[in-house]
Amino acid sequence: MADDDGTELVELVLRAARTQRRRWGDVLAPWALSPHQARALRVVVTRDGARLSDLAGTLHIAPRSATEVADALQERGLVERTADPTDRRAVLLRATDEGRRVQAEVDAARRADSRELVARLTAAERAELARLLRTLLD
Amino acid sequence: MADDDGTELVELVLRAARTQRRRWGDVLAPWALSPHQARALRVVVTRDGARLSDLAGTLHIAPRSATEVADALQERGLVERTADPTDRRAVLLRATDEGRRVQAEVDAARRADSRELVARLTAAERAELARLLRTLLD
DNA sequence: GATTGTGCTGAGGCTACCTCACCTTCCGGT
DNA sequence: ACCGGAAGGTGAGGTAGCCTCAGCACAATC
Repeated sequence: MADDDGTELVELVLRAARTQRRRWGDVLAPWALSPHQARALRVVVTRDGARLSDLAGTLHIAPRSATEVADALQERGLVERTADPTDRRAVLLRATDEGRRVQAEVDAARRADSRELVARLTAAERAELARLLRTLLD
Repeated sequence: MADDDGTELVELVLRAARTQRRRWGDVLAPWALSPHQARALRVVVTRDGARLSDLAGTLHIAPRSATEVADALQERGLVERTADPTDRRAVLLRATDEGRRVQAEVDAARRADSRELVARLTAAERAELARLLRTLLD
């Protein structure tokens, strides 16, 4: 198979990613979280007391959009807004116990799923795949 | 590097795909087409005289959504709706000359970009990467 | 202490999807 | 030959996840 232009390879990478995103969506289904919300929850749990603007920066979205994600997470009782003692304009997000619990569960499920997916490859193949992808990414 | 769970590898695939989607968006920018519209145009050009329902099926979207993409492409003068002589309910999409021209240009640009991207890998590495990704996809 | 900047949010808009309801047309069974 | 159900397309209206712009409260600076 003469793989002259990279079109097919690029296609494969995209398909692989699509498959994984679908899988991640499925993994998340039991908690009724969107991938996006899960990502935001993860940020809040790991960097407890993050500002909304931090969240926006980390997720690469506009500040206004961070407000919305926070609203959704707060509505589900996973995070809460608290005042920043050092700056009364700012709002700090902190995870509730429920939020931490859910995040831990989701993370475990995601790890299990990833492990299952890459189990089709040997350790050497995994290492090689990682190396090749890293080359592609600089 | 003990790559025990596949999390990191999965992350890499997603990042690689993200990079490519960004690149594709950039490639498309001169024609003011969304990736989605470009894909639809491609379908219409390659399968000339496709029905709206065919388009929906190929793009994996609801029939109603295919109507919208077709509207957008038609508005840009890239495709036109014609009657199906064998079924008066159906609408056939056919590319205009402009549509074919744009599709050819976009395709060329995409190929050039893909080629450039994968040029960092040797032919053997490209083949190996393709093999590993295919394994991941069944 | 007046100006300029920062953090958040209300209002309102866009895109790319969806479902539901509807109309027209087709087709298979009687 | 007709009639009921299925199929093709679209109007109406909804949702998620983004956006910008304006405005308010507060902070920082000079």
